[in-house]
Amino acid sequence: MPRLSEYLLPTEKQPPADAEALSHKLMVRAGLIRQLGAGMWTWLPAGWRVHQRVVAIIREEMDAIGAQEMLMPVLQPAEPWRKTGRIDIEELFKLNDRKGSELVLAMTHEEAVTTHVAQIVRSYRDLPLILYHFQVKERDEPRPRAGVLRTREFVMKDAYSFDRDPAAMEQSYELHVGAYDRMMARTGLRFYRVQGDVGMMGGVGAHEYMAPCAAGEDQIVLGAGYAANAEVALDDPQVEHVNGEYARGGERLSVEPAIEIANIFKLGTRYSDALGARFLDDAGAEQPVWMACYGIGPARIVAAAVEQFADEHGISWPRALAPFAVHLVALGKPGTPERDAADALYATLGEGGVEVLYDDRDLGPGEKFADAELLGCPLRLTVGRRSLESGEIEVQLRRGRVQAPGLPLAGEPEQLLAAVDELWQSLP
RNA sequence: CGGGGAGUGGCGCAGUCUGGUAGCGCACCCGGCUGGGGGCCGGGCGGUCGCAGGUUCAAAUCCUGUCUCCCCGACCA
Repeated sequence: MPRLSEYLLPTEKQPPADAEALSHKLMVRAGLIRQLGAGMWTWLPAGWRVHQRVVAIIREEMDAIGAQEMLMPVLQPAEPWRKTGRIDIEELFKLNDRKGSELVLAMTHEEAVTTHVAQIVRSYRDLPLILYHFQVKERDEPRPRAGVLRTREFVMKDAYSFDRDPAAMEQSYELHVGAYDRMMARTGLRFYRVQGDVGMMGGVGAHEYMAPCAAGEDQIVLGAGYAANAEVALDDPQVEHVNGEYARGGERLSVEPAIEIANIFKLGTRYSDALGARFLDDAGAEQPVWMACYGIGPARIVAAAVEQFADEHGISWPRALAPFAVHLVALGKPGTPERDAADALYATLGEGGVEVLYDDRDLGPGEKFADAELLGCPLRLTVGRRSLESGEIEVQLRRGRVQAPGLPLAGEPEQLLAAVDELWQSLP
């Protein structure tokens, strides 16, 4: 586990001059991300840890419903995109290689996965099938914005289900609704699952997962037992819409801005028809494969978490996403007894499997505390001269900046680790 | 694509109107002090002022072109 004196965490006192969105400002200030160009972002080590936390949650829930992870290329031949008609989408990056062959940079992977399934799947015995990968998506966005919220390149987990008929597709879809509900809950975010637009994917039904926050680009309409994308609510005959106000069955609905963090679609046979994905059913008749697709953007989940839980001092991660569980602050110069005590605690935590970031830099307490609160790890432990006097490690809970009872400095490692774990389990 | 704004050291800015050879805060390096909320003193390093061309004795500053970035809108799996 890293020592801050050796770790690349470039924190800034001031946000970038051109940043507007809270998550944009804080993620740059906290040293999580850096910009390379419009809509092009680098994840620095601490930021990437958060990103990979989200990835791990998604992977576990996908694997739990029997989905199989794989990897498909971003650089693709144009031909399948011509067959599905998506070659004309303006957001699609198109290029030629040195021989003049037409290529695209994939914005999603329906064309690729369906091409493979068309070749591989021959029989109803090969179905159902759920395939997924985490892969970069490329989109020539007209206007990238708000840091990592809307970029031209981003990692998406996209999954595709392949079934023998509409009823089986519905089953796969429901399986994903369950998995998505669970992964969203595990991130610790506030979220809603709403009826979605079908959009450029084409298809027969969709849901979106929306995380309410100020920087959101979408509007969601909410009431008791009702949640919908504002665009969809307009088409709902049960919803009245007057002067920007929404009502349903006499109940006034609230409207909140939100980020779309995931998106699932019933595709039907649109792609399998275009790319020839067919199989023989148990009666020997040729049938099209029924498809659905399931996308989720880890970067947006990270940004949404920043937006939802930040305060005036910085980020406050839900524990499921925090880059480190513990931010250990050592006060006092190297060679002092208090520093020795901090070093010992760092070793104990590390050996106990606690994910700890150790601030061993030669800086004043103010800067260390400020950086810790900016980065937002759920637990901050401080060891300084006072700890030696009181015999206690100082504990601050990042959420709410609450001072918790101190932990014994000289106790048995097992007891200390158990106490830290108990604290950890109690956090949001 | 329409509208608005901005490019000056790693970050945030002043200087541009009125041309005279680049400055401030932070950060960074060296030395010292300090050591529980971004502390202090002293000494330093670092910038072809986005790029190209033009005007001029002289251009960060004026002119022309161009690139890039941000915000609002349109768009958005």
